[in-house]
Amino acid sequence: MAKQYDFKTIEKKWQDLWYSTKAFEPVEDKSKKKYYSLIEFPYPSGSGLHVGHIRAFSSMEVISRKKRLEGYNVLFPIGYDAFGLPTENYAMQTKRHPREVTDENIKKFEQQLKAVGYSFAWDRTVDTTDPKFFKWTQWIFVEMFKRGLAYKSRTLINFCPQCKVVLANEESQNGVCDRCDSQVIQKEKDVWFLRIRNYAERLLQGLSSVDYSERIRTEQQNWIGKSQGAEIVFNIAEEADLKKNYPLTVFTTRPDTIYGVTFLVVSPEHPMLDFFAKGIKNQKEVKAYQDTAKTKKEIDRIHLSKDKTGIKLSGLVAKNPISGTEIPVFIADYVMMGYGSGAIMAVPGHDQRDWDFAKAFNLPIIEVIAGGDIEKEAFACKDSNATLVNSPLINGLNVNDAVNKMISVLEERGLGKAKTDYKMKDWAFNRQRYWGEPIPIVNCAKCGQVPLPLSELPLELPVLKDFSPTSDASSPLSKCTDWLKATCPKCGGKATRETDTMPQWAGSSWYFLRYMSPEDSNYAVNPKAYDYWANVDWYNGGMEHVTRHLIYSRFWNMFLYDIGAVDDSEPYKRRTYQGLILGADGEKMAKSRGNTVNPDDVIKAYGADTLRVFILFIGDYEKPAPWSPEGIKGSERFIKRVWNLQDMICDNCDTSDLNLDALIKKVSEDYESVKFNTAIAHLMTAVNTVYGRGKITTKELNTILILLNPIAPHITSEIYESVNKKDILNAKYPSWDESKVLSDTIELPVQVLGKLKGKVVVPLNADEKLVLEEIFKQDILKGATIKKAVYVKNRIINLIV
RNA sequence: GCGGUCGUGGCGGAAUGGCAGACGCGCCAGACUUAGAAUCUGGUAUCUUCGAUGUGGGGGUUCAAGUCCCUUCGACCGCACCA
Repeated sequence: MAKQYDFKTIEKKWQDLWYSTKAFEPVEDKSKKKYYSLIEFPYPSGSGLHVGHIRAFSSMEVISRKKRLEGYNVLFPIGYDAFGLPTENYAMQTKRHPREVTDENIKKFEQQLKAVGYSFAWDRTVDTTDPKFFKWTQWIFVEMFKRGLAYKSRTLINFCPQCKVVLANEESQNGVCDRCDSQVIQKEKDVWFLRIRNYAERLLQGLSSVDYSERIRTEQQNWIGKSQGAEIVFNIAEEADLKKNYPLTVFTTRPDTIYGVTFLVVSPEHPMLDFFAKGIKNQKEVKAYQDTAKTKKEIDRIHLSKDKTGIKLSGLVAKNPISGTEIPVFIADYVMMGYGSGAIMAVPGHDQRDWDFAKAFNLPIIEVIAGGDIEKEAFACKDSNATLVNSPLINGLNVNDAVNKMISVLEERGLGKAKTDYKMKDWAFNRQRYWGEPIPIVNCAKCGQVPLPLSELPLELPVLKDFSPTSDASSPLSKCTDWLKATCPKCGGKATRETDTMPQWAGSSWYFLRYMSPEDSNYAVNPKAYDYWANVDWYNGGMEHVTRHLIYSRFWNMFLYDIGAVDDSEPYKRRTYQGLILGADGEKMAKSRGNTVNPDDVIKAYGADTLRVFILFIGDYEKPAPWSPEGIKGSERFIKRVWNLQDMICDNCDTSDLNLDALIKKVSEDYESVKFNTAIAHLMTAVNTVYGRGKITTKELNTILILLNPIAPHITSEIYESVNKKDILNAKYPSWDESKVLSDTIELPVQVLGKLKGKVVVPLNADEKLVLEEIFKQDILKGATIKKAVYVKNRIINLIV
């Protein structure tokens, strides 16, 4: 009789053994197949791990342990994305250094993660705030700079006048400061950008060569936002002096509607306004409008109102390049400088925004596509079969043909060309904060912006007593006058350092490469190590990172590919995601709601194995699921039942009620397709079956233990050891015989006119004749005659009578 | 507005177009207990039985629809005056 199930002792025993013997530290070995499974490394916050992390990490944990049992050499690394605002803010409040706080948090995370029994490669732990790591983050930035992919540009940043602090976008939702709720204002500043737009097409094309969940793929596509259309040049001139003219380029996806253009609109920030500074008669009005637009920006533009505002530029006149009609020019804030060319040709008949504007300003509306009622609303016809009207060159053509014809006309006459644009903006690569990687550039009076050579990297953060943000929206690093002074690497003259730091997304854009050779001091990623480990076979993470981190890291990897640092342009072969764990009340877990669940408490009460089973059993892995304090009891009972199996061993018992081949197949396929809840359900059914008979063979027991081991490693290790006197880590993952998955006899459902009327027992693969004989024997038809029978072998038979 | 996901018992959720509700929670009954906890066994969609009805509503395709198509209502997520 085995002892009482004592999870505390058992879990401690195995964790101590695993971590002291370095059981999960992989070594490059060309004779073994490798497998690289990756989780999104956590941000080591002061509040520690929460159950959401457990769900996020457990999928790859299961896959990693399974792959090891299958004989793979598995790299399943862990690290910390440790630069960031919460740590910095907490450090400021408590008057400590972020370094100290970070180290403390990391320690806590490590201890918590080990208490769950995760099989991470601890020796390879990376920390983005470690100079040995960010040396290479800085190096990548420098390489990008050298190739013109990093540039400085004047832009608007979010600034809270109350806190006197520059805010990240995520801190200023809806134009309100996260901390003090006051209105955020926009300040102009020169900051760094990365030219991710240069990679837009490749980021889009690359999606077809990787295995990402459909939802991830479409979200990335939308984020990149490719749209095809044309650039058309409209000539604008001063009424008073027609020779003073400006070729205004507009971007449109609908060049076919050009005859419907009744006015032009440019963004309030458009450079043509400076060009015509003198020619615009109502300059004062225009200036005032520009000023309001600036303050309005984030706040009002978010709530897109139907009330269009704008100003007609008097003194200017434009011409439709195709029809020759004269049309007025407006500025309006519904046109964004950041997309297309910052100017549009307005077609009020067929674009609702233009229609609204035309109505507000009493402008003509021309129908050029038949079929709508443009008196009531714009007819935004997307049906490519609709017909063009009132358009001399393209009358009668359908939309598709009209688009093509118009583009060729424009190209012939040199008035425009086909053009593809992307919604994705360049990546604002800057923070005016202390706790981030310093940007490794110096400004030299003679040479301009000069990057630091590798020999001067890492450029470490100065030790600052006061690293609070400055009130003038510049980085706290600018207060450190000693640190600012530098010598220009090019000419040896005096220079000053850049003071902005990198955003939080920097380190996470390439950390997965560093795991391959975390200690290497000559390479960001050692080519030999890369050769063996690349690429990431399976990456799991949150949906919230799909449009930022996942795009950014693909971009960095593509860049590293371009400079020959890595051999593949796509870093992740497969990507899946997990749903959120909600509070028991069905709301998002938040300290302020008091509905958070700490994994430590769960482990104390139920043990790590029960927690691991429950977090994967709780529901569809991809969907959000509320934590259930009652539900975990089911997982606890299951684990206890597994424990009791070791007292039921009997090697000569009847096992016909449990098909091991079917069990292995179902569980294994479910693991591989992220269906952990049903995998556990199959194992529960199997355990219930043997429990019912009170007997289990050693083979059955070992199979169940190995299948369950990736999910509940401690208890399965313990039982396996006591039964087999061996460590389950050296066991072989079972395979199944496809021919034995279906049993010899089938209980076949019999339908009459699509309704279930009975069942017959027939041998596997029985033919229709045999099935019908069996049906007559049982008199399921009650004398009716069969007109037609639809028989699906081993599935069902449906009789039409 | 655009794009996406999804509506199934009291609850979490299962169902390659082929027996709807696997598995679990909860609940009910019984067993073991002085009693409770734990454990074990059985039951648990709806309707008054017979056998009929059931996967948000309406229509369609099919021998067969939770699953496919159209339409409608609702929820959630992402993006958003994106030209």
